[in-house]
Amino acid sequence: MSEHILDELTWRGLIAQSTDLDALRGDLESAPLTLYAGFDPTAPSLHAGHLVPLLALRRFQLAGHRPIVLAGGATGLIGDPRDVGERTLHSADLVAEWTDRIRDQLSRFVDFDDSPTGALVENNANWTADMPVTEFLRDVGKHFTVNVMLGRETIKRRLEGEGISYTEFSYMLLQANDYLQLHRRHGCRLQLGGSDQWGNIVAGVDLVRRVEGAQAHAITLPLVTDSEGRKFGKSTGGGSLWLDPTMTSPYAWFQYFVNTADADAGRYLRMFTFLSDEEIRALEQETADRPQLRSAQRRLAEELTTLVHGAEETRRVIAASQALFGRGELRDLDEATLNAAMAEVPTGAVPLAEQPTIVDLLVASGVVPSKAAARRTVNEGGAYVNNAKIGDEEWRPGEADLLHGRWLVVRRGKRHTAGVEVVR
RNA sequence: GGCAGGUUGCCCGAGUGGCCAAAGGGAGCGGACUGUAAAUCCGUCGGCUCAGCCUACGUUGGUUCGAAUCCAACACCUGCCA
Repeated sequence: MSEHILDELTWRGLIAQSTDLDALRGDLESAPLTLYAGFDPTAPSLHAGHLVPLLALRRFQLAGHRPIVLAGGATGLIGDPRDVGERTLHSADLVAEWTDRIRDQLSRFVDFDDSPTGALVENNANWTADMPVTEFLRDVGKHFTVNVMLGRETIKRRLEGEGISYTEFSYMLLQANDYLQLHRRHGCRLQLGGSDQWGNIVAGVDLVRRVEGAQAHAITLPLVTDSEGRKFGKSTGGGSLWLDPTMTSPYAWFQYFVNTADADAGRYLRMFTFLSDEEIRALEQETADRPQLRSAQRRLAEELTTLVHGAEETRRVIAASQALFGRGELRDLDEATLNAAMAEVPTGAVPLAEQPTIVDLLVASGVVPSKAAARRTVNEGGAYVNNAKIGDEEWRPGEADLLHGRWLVVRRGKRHTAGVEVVR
Protein backbone atom coordinates (compact mmCIF):
# COMPACT_ATOMS: atom_id res chain seq x y z
CA MET A 1 0.00 0.00 0.00
CA SER A 2 1.44 3.31 -0.99
CA GLU A 3 1.56 6.47 1.04
CA HIS A 4 -1.76 7.96 2.13
CA ILE A 5 -2.87 10.86 -0.01
CA LEU A 6 -3.32 13.11 3.03
CA ASP A 7 0.20 12.35 4.18
CA GLU A 8 1.49 13.17 0.73
CA LEU A 9 -0.37 16.47 0.65
CA THR A 10 1.06 17.27 4.04
CA TRP A 11 4.72 16.77 3.16
CA ARG A 12 4.18 18.65 -0.06
CA GLY A 13 2.96 21.60 1.97
CA LEU A 14 -0.38 21.57 0.22
CA ILE A 15 -2.78 21.79 3.13
CA ALA A 16 -3.50 25.31 4.32
CA GLN A 17 -6.79 24.80 6.12
CA SER A 18 -9.14 21.88 6.42
CA THR A 19 -12.22 20.52 8.08
CA ASP A 20 -11.84 17.46 10.30
CA LEU A 21 -8.95 15.58 8.69
CA ASP A 22 -9.45 12.41 10.70
CA ALA A 23 -13.02 12.12 9.50
CA LEU A 24 -11.86 12.74 5.95
CA ARG A 25 -9.14 10.14 6.31
CA GLY A 26 -11.73 7.59 7.36
CA ASP A 27 -13.89 8.35 4.33
CA LEU A 28 -10.94 8.20 1.98
CA GLU A 29 -9.99 4.79 3.27
CA SER A 30 -13.41 3.22 3.06
CA ALA A 31 -14.11 3.86 -0.63
CA PRO A 32 -13.21 6.00 -3.63
CA LEU A 33 -14.28 9.53 -2.74
CA THR A 34 -15.63 12.06 -5.20
CA LEU A 35 -14.09 15.51 -4.87
CA TYR A 36 -14.08 18.75 -6.81
CA ALA A 37 -12.38 22.07 -7.35
CA GLY A 38 -13.89 25.00 -9.24
CA PHE A 39 -12.23 27.37 -11.67
CA ASP A 40 -13.80 30.64 -12.74
CA PRO A 41 -13.26 31.98 -16.25
CA THR A 42 -11.81 35.37 -15.38
CA ALA A 43 -9.51 35.35 -18.42
CA PRO A 44 -9.21 33.40 -21.67
CA SER A 45 -6.74 31.00 -20.07
CA LEU A 46 -5.81 29.42 -16.77
CA HIS A 47 -2.52 30.56 -15.28
CA ALA A 48 0.25 28.84 -13.35
CA GLY A 49 -1.41 29.43 -9.98
CA HIS A 50 -4.37 27.31 -11.07
CA LEU A 51 -2.08 24.31 -11.35
CA VAL A 52 -1.92 23.82 -7.60
CA PRO A 53 -5.56 22.81 -7.11
CA LEU A 54 -5.66 21.15 -10.53
CA LEU A 55 -2.68 18.96 -9.76
CA ALA A 56 -4.10 18.27 -6.32
CA LEU A 57 -7.18 16.82 -8.03
CA ARG A 58 -4.88 14.63 -10.06
CA ARG A 59 -3.02 13.51 -6.95
CA PHE A 60 -6.32 12.37 -5.49
CA GLN A 61 -7.18 10.60 -8.71
CA LEU A 62 -3.88 8.75 -8.68
CA ALA A 63 -4.64 7.78 -5.10
CA GLY A 64 -7.87 6.13 -6.21
CA HIS A 65 -10.48 8.84 -5.98
CA ARG A 66 -12.74 10.55 -8.47
CA PRO A 67 -12.11 14.19 -9.37
CA ILE A 68 -14.62 16.64 -10.80
CA VAL A 69 -13.27 19.75 -12.47
CA LEU A 70 -15.86 22.47 -12.33
CA ALA A 71 -15.79 25.33 -14.80
CA GLY A 72 -17.45 28.40 -13.34
CA GLY A 73 -19.64 29.40 -16.24
CA ALA A 74 -22.13 30.91 -13.79
CA THR A 75 -19.87 32.13 -11.00
CA GLY A 76 -17.64 33.71 -13.63
CA LEU A 77 -20.54 35.97 -14.53
CA ILE A 78 -20.71 37.26 -10.96
CA GLY A 79 -17.11 37.51 -9.74
CA ASP A 80 -15.64 36.39 -6.44
CA PRO A 81 -15.09 39.49 -4.24
CA ARG A 82 -11.49 40.62 -4.01
CA ASP A 83 -9.86 42.95 -1.54
CA VAL A 84 -8.88 45.46 -4.17
CA GLY A 85 -12.42 46.29 -5.14
CA GLU A 86 -15.39 45.59 -7.30
CA ARG A 87 -14.72 43.70 -10.49
CA THR A 88 -15.95 44.90 -13.85
CA LEU A 89 -18.49 42.53 -15.27
CA HIS A 90 -17.63 40.82 -18.54
CA SER A 91 -20.28 40.19 -21.15
CA ALA A 92 -22.09 36.86 -21.03
CA ASP A 93 -20.75 35.96 -24.48
CA LEU A 94 -17.20 36.56 -23.40
CA VAL A 95 -17.57 34.56 -20.21
CA ALA A 96 -19.11 31.71 -22.19
CA GLU A 97 -16.18 31.75 -24.59
CA TRP A 98 -13.67 31.80 -21.74
CA THR A 99 -15.52 28.99 -20.00
CA ASP A 100 -15.14 26.79 -23.06
CA ARG A 101 -11.48 27.58 -23.29
CA ILE A 102 -10.61 26.88 -19.68
CA ARG A 103 -12.77 23.76 -19.65
CA ASP A 104 -10.58 22.35 -22.39
CA GLN A 105 -7.47 23.23 -20.44
CA LEU A 106 -8.84 21.73 -17.23
CA SER A 107 -9.62 18.48 -18.97
CA ARG A 108 -5.98 17.87 -19.78
CA PHE A 109 -4.89 17.32 -16.20
CA VAL A 110 -7.12 14.47 -15.11
CA ASP A 111 -7.92 11.14 -16.75
CA PHE A 112 -11.32 10.29 -18.13
CA ASP A 113 -12.42 6.70 -18.27
CA ASP A 114 -15.31 4.54 -17.22
CA SER A 115 -13.71 3.37 -14.02
CA PRO A 116 -14.93 4.54 -10.60
CA THR A 117 -12.09 7.06 -10.57
CA GLY A 118 -12.76 8.48 -14.04
CA ALA A 119 -12.91 12.25 -13.94
CA LEU A 120 -15.94 14.41 -14.69
CA VAL A 121 -16.18 17.91 -16.06
CA GLU A 122 -19.05 20.09 -14.97
CA ASN A 123 -20.14 23.66 -15.53
CA ASN A 124 -22.10 25.38 -12.79
CA ALA A 125 -24.07 27.31 -15.39
CA ASN A 126 -25.95 24.03 -15.87
CA TRP A 127 -27.76 24.39 -12.56
CA THR A 128 -27.39 28.09 -11.88
CA ALA A 129 -28.15 29.90 -15.12
CA ASP A 130 -31.82 29.01 -15.28
CA MET A 131 -32.58 28.85 -11.58
CA PRO A 132 -35.50 31.14 -10.72
CA VAL A 133 -34.64 33.92 -8.31
CA THR A 134 -37.35 32.89 -5.89
CA GLU A 135 -36.04 29.35 -5.82
CA PHE A 136 -32.52 30.60 -5.18
CA LEU A 137 -33.64 32.87 -2.36
CA ARG A 138 -35.86 30.26 -0.74
CA ASP A 139 -33.77 27.11 -1.19
CA VAL A 140 -30.28 28.52 -0.89
CA GLY A 141 -30.48 31.99 0.59
CA LYS A 142 -32.58 30.95 3.56
CA HIS A 143 -29.73 28.86 4.90
CA PHE A 144 -27.36 31.77 5.25
CA THR A 145 -27.34 34.56 7.78
CA VAL A 146 -25.94 37.85 6.64
CA ASN A 147 -24.31 38.13 10.07
CA VAL A 148 -22.00 35.24 9.26
CA MET A 149 -21.36 36.38 5.71
CA LEU A 150 -20.27 39.78 6.99
CA GLY A 151 -17.60 38.08 9.04
CA ARG A 152 -15.66 36.91 6.03
CA GLU A 153 -12.31 38.68 5.76
CA THR A 154 -12.73 39.94 2.23
CA ILE A 155 -16.19 41.25 2.97
CA LYS A 156 -14.97 43.04 6.09
CA ARG A 157 -12.19 44.70 4.15
CA ARG A 158 -14.54 45.72 1.38
CA LEU A 159 -17.01 47.19 3.85
CA GLU A 160 -14.23 49.25 5.37
CA GLY A 161 -13.15 50.44 1.96
CA GLU A 162 -15.10 51.13 -1.15
CA GLY A 163 -18.00 48.86 -0.40
CA ILE A 164 -19.31 45.84 -2.22
CA SER A 165 -22.18 45.27 -4.60
CA TYR A 166 -25.02 42.91 -3.81
CA THR A 167 -23.87 40.93 -6.82
CA GLU A 168 -20.47 40.07 -5.42
CA PHE A 169 -21.84 39.67 -1.93
CA SER A 170 -23.99 36.85 -3.29
CA TYR A 171 -21.06 34.97 -4.78
CA MET A 172 -20.56 32.83 -1.70
CA LEU A 173 -24.08 31.43 -2.00
CA LEU A 174 -23.54 30.35 -5.58
CA GLN A 175 -20.37 28.50 -4.72
CA ALA A 176 -22.02 26.89 -1.71
CA ASN A 177 -24.83 25.76 -3.96
CA ASP A 178 -22.31 24.26 -6.37
CA TYR A 179 -21.09 21.99 -3.63
CA LEU A 180 -24.65 21.00 -2.79
CA GLN A 181 -25.46 20.27 -6.43
CA LEU A 182 -22.33 18.20 -6.93
CA HIS A 183 -23.08 16.33 -3.75
CA ARG A 184 -26.58 15.51 -5.00
CA ARG A 185 -25.57 14.65 -8.54
CA HIS A 186 -22.31 12.82 -7.93
CA GLY A 187 -22.05 12.23 -4.20
CA CYS A 188 -19.20 14.73 -4.05
CA ARG A 189 -17.89 15.00 -0.49
CA LEU A 190 -14.68 16.99 -0.68
CA GLN A 191 -13.92 20.40 -2.11
CA LEU A 192 -10.45 21.73 -2.78
CA GLY A 193 -9.62 25.35 -3.41
CA GLY A 194 -7.16 28.14 -2.76
CA SER A 195 -6.91 29.37 0.79
CA ASP A 196 -8.69 32.54 -0.27
CA GLN A 197 -11.68 30.30 -0.96
CA TRP A 198 -12.01 29.04 2.60
CA GLY A 199 -15.10 31.11 3.41
CA ASN A 200 -16.87 30.05 0.24
CA ILE A 201 -15.95 26.42 0.73
CA VAL A 202 -17.11 26.05 4.31
CA ALA A 203 -20.31 27.81 3.30
CA GLY A 204 -20.81 24.86 0.96
CA VAL A 205 -19.93 22.36 3.67
CA ASP A 206 -22.54 23.93 5.93
CA LEU A 207 -25.14 23.97 3.20
CA VAL A 208 -24.66 20.29 2.43
CA ARG A 209 -24.98 19.46 6.09
CA ARG A 210 -28.11 21.56 6.58
CA VAL A 211 -29.92 20.48 3.47
CA GLU A 212 -28.77 16.90 3.10
CA GLY A 213 -27.68 16.13 6.61
CA ALA A 214 -24.44 14.82 5.18
CA GLN A 215 -20.88 15.46 6.23
CA ALA A 216 -18.85 17.14 3.52
CA HIS A 217 -15.15 17.88 3.73
CA ALA A 218 -12.95 20.76 2.70
CA ILE A 219 -9.26 21.36 2.16
CA THR A 220 -7.69 24.61 1.07
CA LEU A 221 -4.33 24.80 -0.60
CA PRO A 222 -1.85 27.55 0.16
CA LEU A 223 -1.75 30.56 -2.08
CA VAL A 224 1.60 30.22 -3.77
CA THR A 225 3.96 33.07 -3.06
CA ASP A 226 7.69 33.32 -3.59
CA SER A 227 10.14 33.73 -0.72
CA GLU A 228 9.47 37.47 -0.87
CA GLY A 229 5.79 36.96 -0.33
CA ARG A 230 4.94 38.07 -3.84
CA LYS A 231 2.10 36.38 -5.55
CA PHE A 232 3.43 33.52 -7.64
CA GLY A 233 3.63 33.83 -11.39
CA LYS A 234 3.29 37.58 -11.43
CA SER A 235 6.92 38.59 -11.36
CA THR A 236 7.60 38.34 -15.06
CA GLY A 237 7.18 41.99 -15.81
CA GLY A 238 3.66 42.24 -14.51
CA GLY A 239 1.98 39.72 -16.77
CA SER A 240 0.66 36.38 -15.65
CA LEU A 241 2.08 33.04 -16.63
CA TRP A 242 -0.64 31.60 -18.82
CA LEU A 243 -1.11 27.99 -19.73
CA ASP A 244 -2.19 28.97 -23.23
CA PRO A 245 0.94 28.81 -25.41
CA THR A 246 -0.24 31.72 -27.54
CA MET A 247 -0.40 33.92 -24.43
CA THR A 248 2.78 32.72 -22.72
CA SER A 249 5.15 30.89 -25.03
CA PRO A 250 6.51 27.55 -23.81
CA TYR A 251 9.96 29.13 -23.96
CA ALA A 252 8.91 31.99 -21.66
CA TRP A 253 7.15 29.50 -19.40
CA PHE A 254 10.27 27.38 -19.16
CA GLN A 255 12.49 30.39 -18.56
CA TYR A 256 10.27 31.62 -15.76
CA PHE A 257 10.84 28.43 -13.81
CA VAL A 258 14.53 28.21 -14.61
CA ASN A 259 14.82 31.61 -12.91
CA THR A 260 13.16 30.47 -9.70
CA ALA A 261 15.01 31.64 -6.60
CA ASP A 262 16.99 28.96 -4.75
CA ALA A 263 14.84 29.54 -1.70
CA ASP A 264 11.68 28.67 -3.61
CA ALA A 265 12.81 25.79 -5.82
CA GLY A 266 12.25 22.94 -3.39
CA ARG A 267 8.87 24.21 -2.30
CA TYR A 268 7.77 24.60 -5.91
CA LEU A 269 8.97 21.09 -6.76
CA ARG A 270 6.80 19.74 -3.96
CA MET A 271 3.73 21.69 -4.97
CA PHE A 272 3.95 21.56 -8.75
CA THR A 273 5.49 18.21 -9.59
CA PHE A 274 4.93 14.54 -8.91
CA LEU A 275 8.55 13.91 -7.95
CA SER A 276 9.06 11.89 -4.79
CA ASP A 277 10.27 13.32 -1.53
CA GLU A 278 13.64 11.61 -2.01
CA GLU A 279 14.14 13.04 -5.49
CA ILE A 280 13.28 16.52 -4.31
CA ARG A 281 15.59 16.29 -1.33
CA ALA A 282 18.42 15.23 -3.62
CA LEU A 283 17.78 18.21 -5.88
CA GLU A 284 17.75 20.54 -2.91
CA GLN A 285 21.04 19.12 -1.74
CA GLU A 286 22.50 19.58 -5.20
CA THR A 287 21.34 23.20 -5.21
CA ALA A 288 22.92 23.80 -1.83
CA ASP A 289 26.21 22.23 -2.89
CA ARG A 290 26.48 23.52 -6.43
CA PRO A 291 23.98 26.35 -6.80
CA GLN A 292 25.40 27.45 -10.14
CA LEU A 293 24.14 24.24 -11.75
CA ARG A 294 20.55 25.26 -10.93
CA SER A 295 19.60 21.59 -10.95
CA ALA A 296 16.40 22.07 -8.98
CA GLN A 297 15.30 24.96 -11.15
CA ARG A 298 16.04 23.10 -14.37
CA ARG A 299 14.16 20.05 -13.23
CA LEU A 300 11.23 22.18 -12.12
CA ALA A 301 11.13 23.95 -15.48
CA GLU A 302 11.39 20.64 -17.35
CA GLU A 303 8.65 18.96 -15.36
CA LEU A 304 6.25 21.86 -15.65
CA THR A 305 6.87 22.46 -19.31
CA THR A 306 6.32 18.78 -20.03
CA LEU A 307 3.18 18.78 -17.94
CA VAL A 308 1.66 21.77 -19.70
CA HIS A 309 3.15 21.70 -23.17
CA GLY A 310 4.30 18.13 -23.67
CA ALA A 311 7.61 16.33 -23.98
CA GLU A 312 8.26 17.31 -27.58
CA GLU A 313 7.86 21.03 -26.95
CA THR A 314 9.98 20.73 -23.83
CA ARG A 315 12.79 19.21 -25.86
CA ARG A 316 12.62 22.19 -28.22
CA VAL A 317 12.69 24.87 -25.54
CA ILE A 318 15.58 23.17 -23.77
CA ALA A 319 17.52 23.10 -27.03
CA ALA A 320 16.70 26.75 -27.66
CA SER A 321 17.69 27.72 -24.14
CA GLN A 322 20.99 25.92 -24.48
CA ALA A 323 21.71 27.58 -27.80
CA LEU A 324 20.92 31.06 -26.54
CA PHE A 325 22.31 30.84 -23.01
CA GLY A 326 25.17 28.52 -23.78
CA ARG A 327 28.75 29.61 -23.45
CA GLY A 328 29.36 28.93 -27.10
CA GLU A 329 29.48 31.49 -29.88
CA LEU A 330 26.17 32.09 -31.57
CA ARG A 331 28.10 32.12 -34.84
CA ASP A 332 29.04 28.50 -34.32
CA LEU A 333 25.43 27.34 -34.21
CA ASP A 334 24.50 25.42 -37.30
CA GLU A 335 21.62 26.78 -39.30
CA ALA A 336 19.09 24.16 -38.24
CA THR A 337 19.80 24.71 -34.54
CA LEU A 338 19.59 28.47 -34.93
CA ASN A 339 16.35 28.28 -36.86
CA ALA A 340 14.90 25.95 -34.25
CA ALA A 341 15.89 28.35 -31.47
CA MET A 342 14.39 31.28 -33.35
CA ALA A 343 11.14 29.37 -33.63
CA GLU A 344 10.85 29.30 -29.84
CA VAL A 345 11.59 32.91 -28.97
CA PRO A 346 9.77 36.08 -30.01
CA THR A 347 10.93 37.32 -33.36
CA GLY A 348 10.41 40.28 -35.63
CA ALA A 349 11.53 41.28 -39.09
CA VAL A 350 13.11 44.39 -40.46
CA PRO A 351 14.05 45.28 -44.06
CA LEU A 352 17.75 45.71 -44.67
CA ALA A 353 16.98 48.65 -46.91
CA GLU A 354 15.80 50.69 -43.95
CA GLN A 355 19.26 50.63 -42.41
CA PRO A 356 17.89 49.77 -38.98
CA THR A 357 19.73 50.98 -35.89
CA ILE A 358 20.04 49.05 -32.66
CA VAL A 359 16.98 50.94 -31.45
CA ASP A 360 14.95 49.71 -34.40
CA LEU A 361 16.17 46.17 -33.85
CA LEU A 362 15.19 46.16 -30.19
CA VAL A 363 11.72 47.42 -31.06
CA ALA A 364 11.29 45.01 -33.98
CA SER A 365 12.29 42.04 -31.84
CA GLY A 366 9.72 42.92 -29.23
CA VAL A 367 12.09 42.89 -26.24
CA VAL A 368 11.18 46.53 -25.56
CA PRO A 369 7.77 48.18 -25.85
CA SER A 370 8.87 51.48 -27.42
CA LYS A 371 11.75 53.32 -28.98
CA ALA A 372 12.19 55.36 -25.84
CA ALA A 373 12.57 52.14 -23.87
CA ALA A 374 15.01 50.86 -26.49
CA ARG A 375 17.19 53.98 -26.15
CA ARG A 376 17.07 53.63 -22.40
CA THR A 377 18.19 50.04 -22.66
CA VAL A 378 21.12 50.98 -24.91
CA ASN A 379 22.16 53.80 -22.59
CA GLU A 380 21.88 51.56 -19.55
CA GLY A 381 24.23 49.08 -21.16
CA GLY A 382 21.64 46.38 -21.46
CA ALA A 383 21.46 45.98 -25.24
CA TYR A 384 23.15 43.11 -27.03
CA VAL A 385 23.31 41.86 -30.58
CA ASN A 386 24.70 38.35 -31.04
CA ASN A 387 25.88 38.47 -27.42
CA ALA A 388 27.96 41.62 -27.99
CA LYS A 389 27.04 44.71 -25.99
CA ILE A 390 25.93 47.66 -28.08
CA GLY A 391 26.36 51.04 -26.40
CA ASP A 392 25.68 53.38 -29.31
CA GLU A 393 22.12 54.25 -30.26
CA GLU A 394 23.23 54.77 -33.86
CA TRP A 395 24.89 51.38 -34.26
CA ARG A 396 23.75 49.57 -37.38
CA PRO A 397 24.30 45.92 -38.20
CA GLY A 398 26.50 45.05 -41.15
CA GLU A 399 26.35 42.13 -43.53
CA ALA A 400 28.90 40.29 -41.41
CA ASP A 401 26.67 40.43 -38.35
CA LEU A 402 23.91 38.37 -39.95
CA LEU A 403 23.90 34.80 -38.71
CA HIS A 404 23.41 32.47 -41.65
CA GLY A 405 22.68 35.51 -43.73
CA ARG A 406 19.43 36.47 -42.04
CA TRP A 407 19.29 36.40 -38.22
CA LEU A 408 20.35 38.82 -35.53
CA VAL A 409 19.98 37.60 -31.97
CA VAL A 410 18.86 40.58 -29.94
CA ARG A 411 18.94 40.60 -26.17
CA ARG A 412 17.82 42.99 -23.45
CA GLY A 413 19.52 42.43 -20.14
CA LYS A 414 20.58 38.96 -19.15
CA ARG A 415 17.62 36.96 -20.22
CA HIS A 416 15.24 38.64 -22.62
CA THR A 417 16.31 37.19 -25.92
CA ALA A 418 14.57 37.51 -29.26
CA GLY A 419 15.37 37.21 -32.93
CA VAL A 420 15.23 39.70 -35.74
CA GLU A 421 15.12 38.49 -39.28
CA VAL A 422 16.73 40.91 -41.69
CA VAL A 423 14.91 40.81 -45.00
CA ARG A 424 16.49 41.96 -48.19
C1' G B 1 -33.52 62.60 -3.00
C1' G B 2 -30.33 66.12 0.43
C1' C B 3 -25.50 67.38 2.52
C1' A B 4 -20.22 66.53 2.87
C1' G B 5 -15.74 64.46 0.95
C1' G B 6 -13.27 62.23 -3.07
C1' U B 7 -11.57 60.73 -8.49
C1' U B 8 -3.54 62.10 -10.06
C1' G B 9 1.09 57.96 -13.88
C1' C B 10 1.28 50.06 -13.17
C1' C B 11 -0.18 50.55 -7.50
C1' C B 12 -0.10 53.80 -3.15
C1' G B 13 0.30 58.91 -2.62
C1' A B 14 1.98 64.50 -2.63
C1' G B 15 0.72 68.60 -5.42
C1' U B 16 -4.41 74.16 -4.85
C1' G B 17 -2.58 79.22 -11.17
C1' G B 18 3.38 79.36 -14.23
C1' C B 19 9.76 76.59 -11.69
C1' C B 20 4.68 69.94 -13.37
C1' A B 21 5.63 64.76 -17.66
C1' A B 22 3.91 66.01 -12.15
C1' A B 23 7.47 65.05 -5.00
C1' G B 24 7.92 60.46 -2.21
C1' G B 25 7.28 55.14 -1.71
C1' G B 26 6.33 50.32 -3.91
C1' A B 27 6.45 47.32 -8.22
C1' G B 28 8.94 46.96 -12.91
C1' C B 29 13.34 47.52 -15.95
C1' G B 30 18.96 47.98 -16.69
C1' G B 31 23.98 47.82 -14.48
C1' A B 32 27.70 46.13 -10.73
C1' C B 33 28.39 41.52 -7.67
C1' U B 34 27.04 36.28 -8.69
C1' G B 35 24.98 31.34 -10.68
C1' U B 36 19.83 32.99 -16.21
C1' A B 37 19.37 32.93 -7.78
C1' A B 38 18.67 36.05 -3.26
C1' A B 39 20.41 40.28 -0.66
C1' U B 40 22.89 44.91 -1.46
C1' C B 41 24.45 49.26 -4.06
C1' C B 42 23.90 52.44 -8.50
C1' G B 43 20.87 53.99 -12.45
C1' U B 44 16.17 54.18 -14.87
C1' C B 45 10.98 54.44 -15.07
C1' G B 46 4.51 58.42 -20.85
C1' G B 47 5.43 58.74 -26.19
C1' C B 48 7.62 60.64 -30.76
C1' U B 49 10.12 62.45 -36.68
C1' C B 50 13.84 63.73 -29.24
C1' A B 51 18.12 70.20 -27.17
C1' G B 52 11.85 70.34 -29.96
C1' C B 53 7.06 68.48 -29.95
C1' C B 54 2.65 65.45 -28.69
C1' U B 55 -0.44 63.08 -25.23
C1' A B 56 -1.58 62.80 -19.69
C1' C B 57 -3.83 64.42 -13.54
C1' G B 58 -12.54 61.08 -13.92
C1' U B 59 -15.58 63.43 -18.59
C1' U B 60 -17.11 67.80 -21.20
C1' G B 61 -17.07 72.87 -21.51
C1' G B 62 -15.43 77.68 -19.46
C1' U B 63 -12.16 81.66 -16.94
C1' U B 64 -6.92 83.04 -17.85
C1' C B 65 -1.27 85.20 -21.50
C1' G B 66 -0.98 80.40 -18.84
C1' A B 67 -4.86 75.15 -15.24
C1' A B 68 -3.57 68.75 -12.33
C1' U B 69 -4.47 73.29 -9.69
C1' C B 70 -10.09 78.29 -10.46
C1' C B 71 -15.56 77.90 -12.33
C1' A B 72 -19.87 74.93 -14.37
C1' A B 73 -22.27 70.58 -15.75
C1' C B 74 -22.01 65.39 -15.93
C1' A B 75 -20.23 60.40 -14.39
C1' C B 76 -18.48 57.26 -10.68
C1' C B 77 -16.85 56.23 -5.47
C1' U B 78 -17.18 57.04 0.01
C1' G B 79 -19.66 58.82 4.38
C1' C B 80 -23.85 61.06 6.95
C1' C B 81 -29.07 62.14 6.54
C1' A B 82 -34.00 60.84 4.17
